[in-house]
Amino acid sequence: MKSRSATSRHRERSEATRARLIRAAEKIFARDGFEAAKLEEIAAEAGYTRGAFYANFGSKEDLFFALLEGEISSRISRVEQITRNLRDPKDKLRAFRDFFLTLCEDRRWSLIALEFKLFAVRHPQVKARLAAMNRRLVRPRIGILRDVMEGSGRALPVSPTAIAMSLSAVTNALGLEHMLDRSLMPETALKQILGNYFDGLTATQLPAQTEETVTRNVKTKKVRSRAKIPT
Amino acid sequence: MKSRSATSRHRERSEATRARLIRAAEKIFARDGFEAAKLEEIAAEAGYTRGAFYANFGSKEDLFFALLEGEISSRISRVEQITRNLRDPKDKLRAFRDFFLTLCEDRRWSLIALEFKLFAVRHPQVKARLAAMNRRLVRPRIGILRDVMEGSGRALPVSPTAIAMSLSAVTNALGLEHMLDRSLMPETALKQILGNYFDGLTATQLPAQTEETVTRNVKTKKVRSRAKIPT
Amino acid sequence: MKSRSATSRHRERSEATRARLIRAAEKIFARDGFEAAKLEEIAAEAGYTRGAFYANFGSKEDLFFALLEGEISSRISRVEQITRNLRDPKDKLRAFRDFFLTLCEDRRWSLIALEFKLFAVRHPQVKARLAAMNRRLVRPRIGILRDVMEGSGRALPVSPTAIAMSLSAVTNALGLEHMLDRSLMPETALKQILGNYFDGLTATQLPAQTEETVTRNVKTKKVRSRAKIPT
Amino acid sequence: MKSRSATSRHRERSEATRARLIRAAEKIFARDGFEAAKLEEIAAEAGYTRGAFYANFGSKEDLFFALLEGEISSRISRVEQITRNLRDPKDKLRAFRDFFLTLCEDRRWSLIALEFKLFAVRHPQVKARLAAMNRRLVRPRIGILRDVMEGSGRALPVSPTAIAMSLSAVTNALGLEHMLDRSLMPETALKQILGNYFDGLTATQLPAQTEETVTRNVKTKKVRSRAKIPT
DNA sequence: AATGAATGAGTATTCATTCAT
DNA sequence: TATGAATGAATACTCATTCAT
Repeated sequence: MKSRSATSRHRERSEATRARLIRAAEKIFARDGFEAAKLEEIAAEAGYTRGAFYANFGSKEDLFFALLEGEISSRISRVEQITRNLRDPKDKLRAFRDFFLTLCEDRRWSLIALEFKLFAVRHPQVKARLAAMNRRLVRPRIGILRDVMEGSGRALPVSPTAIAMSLSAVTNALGLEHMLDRSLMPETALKQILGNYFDGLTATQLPAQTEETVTRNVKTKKVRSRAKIPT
Repeated sequence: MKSRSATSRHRERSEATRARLIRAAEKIFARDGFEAAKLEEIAAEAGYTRGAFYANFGSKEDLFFALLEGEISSRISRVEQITRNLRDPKDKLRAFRDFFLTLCEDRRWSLIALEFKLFAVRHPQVKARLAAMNRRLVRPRIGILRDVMEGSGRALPVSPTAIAMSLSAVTNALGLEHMLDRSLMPETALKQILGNYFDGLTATQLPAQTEETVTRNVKTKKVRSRAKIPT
Repeated sequence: MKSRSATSRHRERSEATRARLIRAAEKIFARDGFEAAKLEEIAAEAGYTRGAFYANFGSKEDLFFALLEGEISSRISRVEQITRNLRDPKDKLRAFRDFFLTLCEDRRWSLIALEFKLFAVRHPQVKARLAAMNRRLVRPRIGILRDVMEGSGRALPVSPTAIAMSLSAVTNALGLEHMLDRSLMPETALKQILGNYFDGLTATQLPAQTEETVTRNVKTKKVRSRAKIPT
Repeated sequence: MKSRSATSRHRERSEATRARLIRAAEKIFARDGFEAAKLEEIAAEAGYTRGAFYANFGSKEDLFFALLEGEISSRISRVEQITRNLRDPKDKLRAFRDFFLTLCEDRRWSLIALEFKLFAVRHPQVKARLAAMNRRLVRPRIGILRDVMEGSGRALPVSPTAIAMSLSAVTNALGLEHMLDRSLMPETALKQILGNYFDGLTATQLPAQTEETVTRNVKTKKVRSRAKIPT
């Protein structure tokens, strides 16, 4: 009779709990790192006990994924939303640039993203899942870059995919430096560099080096090169 | 009874053990991460047991620092060595560029550096020590950049310090992406991007955005900005 | 509003649920053992969730007792039913023998009985309840044995009570061996041994050893004897 | 120099610790059962902490096996030792009977054996290992039975293997009954029954039932037979 | 200097049980 | 009556670290 409503109320409650746990995880993972984060603390931060956690997630790793997937989805849709109503590729690019320079303020996310990536490099299964997520994340960004380039008749120095990936990567890396030493990497420098980086990639004033050139240069002075780590 | 040579042989032996442990640590830390790395495995990799480790290092953290300090010192001296005999700042810059593009092949180091930095963000004491190390690391690089810029009469878009820091940071970040997904970030793209990045910063063809511009742009479209994580 | 029939329907429903849960418990307890059996799995096996369980039973132990009591009652009444219409004690004995050799095929029950007994040895309260159940179980069997013996003028080698108890005990023990290694204890051997055991006890061709004899024999060669376990 | 002595002292110490842990395990497993036994309590009982346990055993199951293997080996060698110097098969049988009636006093062992067997039925891997152990245990006993029978020209009612297995099984089962209710199964009854059982099997006065007979009897009155539990 | 036995704090995970619905 | 979200006690196992040798 009221079974459906009871069920849906159950579900709602569950959703809310899940969401709170994810939000708590975001904070604790950023603060302590994945390995050092304690489930109990996450649960407590969310206002629950351990049990509630395990009613909603299978493991710490599971929670980590849920956190990532939520954030990535949110970022994808935010990019789409921001650029949807713009016709001119240049406007899209500018909008994306602005968005990007805002995102980079999210130190917490930089930490979590790096944390997760380091975790992923070491766990093949996780790596595969992350790869899939990254492809999703990167797609709309590639779209923007392609449109702009087509319009301009110029070529990007490297594949749009790599560029799109590098944007997040560089953001996170610089964010980390800033957190480590604000005098070596002040907020303003961070933004300048990021902005420059963005513009450098998309304006492409630089004649792209051919791969050959790169290789030759590199070989000029040989430095001990380590064995690749097992990935 | 114990001659000086016996003592020095002791010391040598110790040094050798230390070195082997550090080399083992490099491998294991890169493979498993700091938290997940087990002392016993490191010792075993070096051909010893736990005891040897504690005879040479005070703690896991201690070993991590020793590893870092060794590597950083080595990098500093390698840069100095390479550029020492060059008079023309442009030559210095080129030599440094080559060196830098070789260094970036060291995936293992990228992992360790990121690992350590993430660890440092979360441990104030460690952060302070790392900051000191970074200042040392950065100094000769700043020197090169300064010389080049002075000679050219142009200005770097941002402080040489931040630029020098960002070089390692970006290298590590892109290296990580490459390890995560070689199809999204192939080796050649990585080098192209790094090369471009290097040239972009030092050639400075781009009129540096003023901070004002940056800020204005950013504020244009307001996106949810998270609270700074507690660092 | 609620008619008596509504109420009784409620009760029926309850009874049905209880019965299903007990049947499920029988399966799961046999499969996993008491400690390892999960209430959730039992409930699921019965087609319910945890809540249904707690609406019908107070605890896991409670369910275990209900299962036992049901089975024991059933066995008691089955023995009574089978022997009720037989006048001649020899017929009764034969009927009981047949029944017994059929019962011994119930591996599941052997497991549950042993499981419960091991649980009971360690829990005084449970032990007491089990003792009471065993007395009930054993009574009709003793009756049969007494009748036969009286008619034959012979004496059982030991008390009928102990014999009756031993029948189940040996059955369960051999059943367990069979489950563990069918080549060491094949089905046929099991039945042979049980049949022999039954006949040996009731035919009593063997002159019963006096307790004295037993003791003397035992003492002949002293073997390390352990302290009695705390029961 | 003294490395060998250091090593051997290490080993001795280890052996002692292992032995103490096993002895403690015997007590705690008997008292609480395998599942309910706490590692910490076992370690404490042995005078150590958790860590010492894990330095010597891989898991609780591992310890359980070590305990069993030790005891079984000990029993095998004790049987061999007792019967070694006896020529006449009848003497051997008598010696074995005495030994067997002494062994049956070890309530602790009955509990542990049953506990382990129940565990084994449910864990295929364990079952296989136990089967191997049982074959070892049973071999010398079979030898004795064979010798006696050959000498007497009579045949055992069932395979010597099954008989040998059943001896332990029945012992443990009756021991359990005794622990559960000493008034239903007093010590004296236990020994009488066991003695009778032993004699009944080996004296073989009973004409062995053929398998056919068994089957026919059983089928006479059909009683609900449960599905075999999944083993 | 190096071994390896032992420590013991720390934690993810399980699951019987409760309770609001 | 039955659901299922949440509790929280309980515990096996890990691993950095200590210390006697």
